[in-house]
Amino acid sequence: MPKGDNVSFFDLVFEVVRLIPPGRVSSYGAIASYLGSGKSSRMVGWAMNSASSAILNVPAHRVVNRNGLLTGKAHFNPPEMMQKLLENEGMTIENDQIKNFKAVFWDPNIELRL
DNA sequence: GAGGTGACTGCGA
DNA sequence: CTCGCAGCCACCT
Repeated sequence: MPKGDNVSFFDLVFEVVRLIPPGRVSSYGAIASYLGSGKSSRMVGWAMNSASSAILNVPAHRVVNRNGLLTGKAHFNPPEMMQKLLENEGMTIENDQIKNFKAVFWDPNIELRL
């Protein structure tokens, strides 16, 4: 039971991930950086792991590593679902890597910059 | 309470 | 170009 923490680091991650528009993807580092911890990219990964238990729907398949590689696909059920969802949004995946990744990359630091 | 792990990233050799 | 190491923080045993 958290003490006074209504929202956790995870909740912030979920919110950012939910803001990712269809046909776009983001990276762990970008989200971590947006939250103020560029080195805490691992926590974003853990947040995604917790996303499976999240009440709200979290499009974790839109979150990939810096290289556009589907590093977390193995954590999906089934794993191939991640690639399928991305392809369903009009993206091309080859060898677990997003083609033209730079074009579909969605950076919260840029899109959500105030 | 302490140690190990992990859906990552950046820099150095 | 590829390979290896260190930093980061929360969760699990």
